[in-house]
Amino acid sequence: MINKKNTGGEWYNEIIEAASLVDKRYPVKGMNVLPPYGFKLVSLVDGIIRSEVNSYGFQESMFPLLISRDQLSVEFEHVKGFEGQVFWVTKGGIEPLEVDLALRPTSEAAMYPMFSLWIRAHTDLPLKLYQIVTTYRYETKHTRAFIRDREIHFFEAHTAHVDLEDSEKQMAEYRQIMKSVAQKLCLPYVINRRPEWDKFPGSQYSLAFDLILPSGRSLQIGTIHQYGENFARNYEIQYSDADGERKFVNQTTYGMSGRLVAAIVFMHGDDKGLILPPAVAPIQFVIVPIPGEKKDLGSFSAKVKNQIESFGYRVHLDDREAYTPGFKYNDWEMRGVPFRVEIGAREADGNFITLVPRNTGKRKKIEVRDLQEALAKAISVLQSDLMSAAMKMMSDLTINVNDIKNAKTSTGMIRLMWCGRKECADKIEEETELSCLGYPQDDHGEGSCVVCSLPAKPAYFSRTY
RNA sequence: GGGGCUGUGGGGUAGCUUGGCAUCCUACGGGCUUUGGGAGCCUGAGACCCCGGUUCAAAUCCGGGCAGCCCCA
Repeated sequence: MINKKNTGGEWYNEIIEAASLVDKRYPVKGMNVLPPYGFKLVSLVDGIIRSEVNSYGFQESMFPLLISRDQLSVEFEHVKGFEGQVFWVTKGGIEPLEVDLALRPTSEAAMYPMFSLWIRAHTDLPLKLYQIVTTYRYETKHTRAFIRDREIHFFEAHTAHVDLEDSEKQMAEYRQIMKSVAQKLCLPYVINRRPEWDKFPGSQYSLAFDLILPSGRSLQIGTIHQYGENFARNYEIQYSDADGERKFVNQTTYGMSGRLVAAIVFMHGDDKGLILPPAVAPIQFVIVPIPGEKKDLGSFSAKVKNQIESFGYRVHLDDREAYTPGFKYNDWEMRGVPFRVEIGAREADGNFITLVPRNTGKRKKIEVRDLQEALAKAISVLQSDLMSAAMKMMSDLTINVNDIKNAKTSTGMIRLMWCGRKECADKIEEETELSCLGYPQDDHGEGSCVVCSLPAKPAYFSRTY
């Protein structure tokens, strides 16, 4: 296994395949296979997202993959923003199609013609829908599993509101949802308002949830967008208000992708492999029997397994006979299973188990009668350990800089004063080789621009994925 | 957008310069034996990315394609 610290990118490429999260040997660029273990992880992440948005009144739906050229021919900056990376279906069998069909790069063009049919009056609002689907982008840059795919596992929420005020409330609600989701994944983040030139095509403004990885690069794990009436005017989504007047709806969206998985891998992993947060670990407890001398551990192992299962946890008994316990330890550590349960003659005789958390590796004796309480506690401790380690890493990698020259030699998320003008950001990007992430929303400092000395606010710059 | 590197059993590799029976490790199947931190012995199966060219002969040289990786903007 490659050392993580020195070779961040290489370590990532190896570990996601070694741990069976993904199989990159599929012969189409940017499209990967999710084997069962990786699929389970992705599904559990989806499950967390689902239960969060459902609790805020969102409804799941499903729109078609293909979008007709007509739907995409709307003269609109949104469409132009994607035209370079759309996959097209141009033939049916051997015959060319009369109207080419696009694989959705995102679903506005698929959904909004339907919104205009569904939304008639203010009583239909707010409309809060989401879907979890694959989207397709013809990436010309280098693809990277979970980070830049051509087939993207994508969560997208779309809302429509009576006015801007209500859609702004939605933006605040998104922030609450992100907070809960990230908490379960043990991921800290900052909220940056993307600069004008980097906002989502067609939006009024975009807020991004960025985290900073151990390698010092930032990774965007989610984005929310305020559309205002921009899309409603192009897709003619109108409603009658209480006075019978026709008005355009205001809209917002929220997007998250497989990048959440990449963030989990990068933030929590170590030289031994993955460390998965209990909330999304496909296996939360793995039982490794230690055979020793002619002692039958089968019934005790099964008893413990059933008990852990009865508490509602995902547990696996590794009774493969061809492998030694030591091999199994390493194997499951690499796959990121948060807890190992060792069961040998001593445990069976004494009616206890030995519990080993993946992050510390420290063995702990637990009496079977205390199991439920002890496991619940262990999970919550591991969860908060992961979160605080990640938060510490992020704060260590957030660096204040007063002079561009210092930004150049620092690794991490660079915080500096920026006036907001593109020419100054360009200058900073050029000299430091960093990208502008925008203004952090929860940072209200003031100062003068590091380039032009005009009044400025703190902004983040970093290398990005 | 520009430049570079690479493709050999499932994974990692040697061989390529100088064309001639394809190397080793690991994983995998069967058998015996072992098991508290990656066990051992025996045995079996498994590969030159694709298409074309040069040649008596191509993993090796040439052209194109596909795929992966890295750097710069």
